Amino acid sequence: MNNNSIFIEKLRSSGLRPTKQRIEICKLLFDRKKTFHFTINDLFKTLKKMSSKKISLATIYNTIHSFKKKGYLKEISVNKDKSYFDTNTSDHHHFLDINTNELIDLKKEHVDKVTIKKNLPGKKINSIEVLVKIENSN
Amino acid sequence: MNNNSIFIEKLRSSGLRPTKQRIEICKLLFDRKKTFHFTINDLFKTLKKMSSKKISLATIYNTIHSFKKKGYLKEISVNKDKSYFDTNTSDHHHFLDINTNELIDLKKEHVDKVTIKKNLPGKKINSIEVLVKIENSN
DNA sequence: ACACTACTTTAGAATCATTATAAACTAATC
DNA sequence: GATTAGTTTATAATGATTCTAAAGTAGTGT
Repeated sequence: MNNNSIFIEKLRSSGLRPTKQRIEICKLLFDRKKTFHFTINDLFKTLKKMSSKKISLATIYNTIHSFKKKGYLKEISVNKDKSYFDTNTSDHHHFLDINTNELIDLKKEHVDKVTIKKNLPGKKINSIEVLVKIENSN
Repeated sequence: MNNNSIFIEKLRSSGLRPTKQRIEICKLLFDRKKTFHFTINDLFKTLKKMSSKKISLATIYNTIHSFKKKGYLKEISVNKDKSYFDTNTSDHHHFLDINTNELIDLKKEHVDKVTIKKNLPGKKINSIEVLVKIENSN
């Protein structure tokens, strides 16, 4: 696999040592056409199935947090019992299906630009996140 | 205190027995001019100080969940380590100060109406929530 | 007022996700 | 190959929330 060298470079260039575990996780997260959402638990289970060698849960937490800090992942907290990570780090919003707890990307062009008509002294806007909760219509 | 009878009526009319504990919590949450945000832990500490008789943590959880189910409170999840409840149950949005973790109401008129140009088959919109993260501007 | 029943409160145990610990391991550098 | 700084790991610790089951209380009928 030659994709590995891309990930190795990516990791190294951001000051993270390209360990077996990190490369494995990179392949799982970033070696695909479409971005996606996952929970730590999802990732742990998938790695357990897919990978020959077991990656410990602590390592998964460590790695995901490093990746988030480096901007390779976004964290989306939709409710207290579910915290998702998103491999799509571009500016976008989400649907949350409250019947299934599924999180779905909402492209930027599907939401009118949100403008805030109030600002607080000494503060600036860091991000604007729209969460559209949806449910079965019948 | 005659306000109590208002809360007793409110509780009874929604099928909740007006117990000492629930009335106490009602007074703390709803007997004020302005709405506010709180965590379960905030509430527990305040009740411990204010109240003559201790209300157990389990009761606080039970009560807050009942109140939420009855629509007297809204839950706002801004990140995984903090879950706020809001006594303002009207349709509105929030600022989150990422330096202090403070949650601040954003009146509806301060945000342009958000319209979603996409809909998913078999699904309808339940709510649209805007979270504006702010940080120190210097 | 009394008894009955269903609901509520409570302390403490159980659970679950996440973080901390500290020993073993490994990549980078010389 | 030796050194060292960063990484992984199993396990323990933590902290928030939920569960449990026993004791308490409000509502209803008598």
